[in-house]
Amino acid sequence: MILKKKKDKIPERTITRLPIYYNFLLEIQKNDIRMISSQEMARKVGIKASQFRKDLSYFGEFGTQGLGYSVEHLIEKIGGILHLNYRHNAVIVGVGNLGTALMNYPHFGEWGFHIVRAYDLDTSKVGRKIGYTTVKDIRELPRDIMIPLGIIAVPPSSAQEVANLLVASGVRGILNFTGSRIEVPNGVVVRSVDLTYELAVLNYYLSHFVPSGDSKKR
Amino acid sequence: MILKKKKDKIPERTITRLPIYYNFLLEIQKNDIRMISSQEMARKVGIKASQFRKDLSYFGEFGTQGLGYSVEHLIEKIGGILHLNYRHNAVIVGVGNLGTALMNYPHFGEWGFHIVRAYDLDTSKVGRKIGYTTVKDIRELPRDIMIPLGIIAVPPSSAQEVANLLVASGVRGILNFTGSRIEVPNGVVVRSVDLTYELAVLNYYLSHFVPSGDSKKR
DNA sequence: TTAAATTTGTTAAAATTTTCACTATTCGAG
DNA sequence: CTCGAATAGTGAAAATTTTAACAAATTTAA
Ligand SMILES: NC(=O)c1ccc[n+]([C@@H]2O[C@H](COP(=O)([O-])OP(=O)(O)OC[C@H]3O[C@@H](n4cnc5c(N)ncnc54)[C@H](O)[C@@H]3O)[C@@H](O)[C@H]2O)c1
Ligand SMILES: NC(=O)c1ccc[n+]([C@@H]2O[C@H](COP(=O)([O-])OP(=O)(O)OC[C@H]3O[C@@H](n4cnc5c(N)ncnc54)[C@H](O)[C@@H]3O)[C@@H](O)[C@H]2O)c1
Repeated sequence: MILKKKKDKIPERTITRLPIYYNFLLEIQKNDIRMISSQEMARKVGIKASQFRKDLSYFGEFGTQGLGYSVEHLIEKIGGILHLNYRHNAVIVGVGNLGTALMNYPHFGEWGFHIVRAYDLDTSKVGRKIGYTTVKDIRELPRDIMIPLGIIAVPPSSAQEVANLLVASGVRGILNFTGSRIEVPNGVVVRSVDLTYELAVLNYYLSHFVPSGDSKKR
Repeated sequence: MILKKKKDKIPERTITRLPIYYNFLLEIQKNDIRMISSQEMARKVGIKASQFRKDLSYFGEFGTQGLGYSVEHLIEKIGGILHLNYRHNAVIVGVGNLGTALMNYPHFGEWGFHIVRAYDLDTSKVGRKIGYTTVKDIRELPRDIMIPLGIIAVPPSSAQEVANLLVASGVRGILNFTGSRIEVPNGVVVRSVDLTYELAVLNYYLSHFVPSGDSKKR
């Protein structure tokens, strides 16, 4: 072998599929399934087998020809790629409907994520214990430090302001639920989720329904 | 002109950007901005101007050369494309952390979405009024009918079972929060959102941070 | 009225992502 | 040990999506 393939750019879509694979593998592992082929994997998660293999190929060779993939081994490898074998602390800002739901969700820890701080502007919420953490006043955020992940669950009008605070306090990755775009300095990663948008997209496909062909699944 | 462009296939990514445009337009309309150019639009939502124009071009011509787009007109047009000018009723199944957050969210109505039913297995939750609706027993779902949108917010292990129920009751589009893939008959549209996956993807980019180049925004 | 400045809609090129098709490897049966 | 079946990894083709570039339209300034 001449040279191991160097880190070519990996498609973003590949990255977004990794958690899907990971989750599915965890699930079948619970059912004591030890091996799985790309064929079966693909069928179960609703993609093409070649896509699954191609996705993995960006990171190395994890299977055995003729046999398939060891579920345990693959979980370890994909987990490693996603760095799920480390603990990742997160701050949440905005302990409203959504923020509370996130704080109460008990399964983030299984993926290595831990909400260790929560802040709100509303003093009536300060001091409340939700999930594992007690809500603090937003004004204390600048003093607290060095948590890599931030979750923004405040009203859209405060999104940018909160993002600035988080970045200033050292947050390096932000999950933004507000639907508003936030500007961040170079080097800070933002991902946005908006549940209203998802409904709207769903609704589009519903309204423009074409009876023939496959429906979108997952 | 020989023939008006017929309904070519529209990129899915285009559809997912439409709600972003729509939301931003609503926002600037509140600030009494009447016109906007693709340049400015693009800068504000973090895309290229040519992409914005291309996206719109799939649906018609909505701007005025030399001037830009009328905010009001564009809102109406994009709203029309997404069918937001109609009322869309939705059912939610699983009134836990997330389901409750969704039911309490007061702004879905502004986009034409209305959660008109909510079901849970847990009888201690049945009868509770959350947001505008009262939680009903899941066993009543088969009797209730003809709501086009369904939201699944039950544990992953029940996802498929609930999907089957929803489809049987006439639901045509499903927003699935469980992270489990669900199989649906042809003609039913599914969109999935998993907050854990989003964190995992964010975390990937954080861990594989490349200091040079743009960061991902929005 | 004319010229300069904007800005759209669109065509074509570039970039990205998915799918195909084939080779090589491995297992297990005979 | 040899053969056949199953299946991974991969290079190339195909499909999709983004970006660039420019002609046509419109406004504004002179
Ligand atoms: N809940 C949903 O189903 C849903 C759906 C779509 C979008 N969203 C979006 O998600 C975000 C959160 O939604 P929600 O329903 O939890 O809202 P919410 O109003 O229930 O909660 C917002 C919380 O943020 C706090 N807050 C406001 N400004 C703050 C600031 N500057 N610093 C710290 N805390 C501040 C408020 O006190 C409140 O507790 C919003 O942007 C909303 O538009 C929510
Ligand atoms: N809350 C979060 O932050 C979060 C994060 C990631 C993923 N999720 C996923 O979203 C989904 C909902 O999460 P949650 O935190 O609201 O869960 P939850 O446990 O708080 O609520 C689930 C609700 O569904 C009900 N239920 C269970 N089986 C049912 C059935 N067959 N029919 C009707 N109702 C049934 C339960 O009684 C409960 O009220 C889960 O699949 C979860 O994995 C949630």
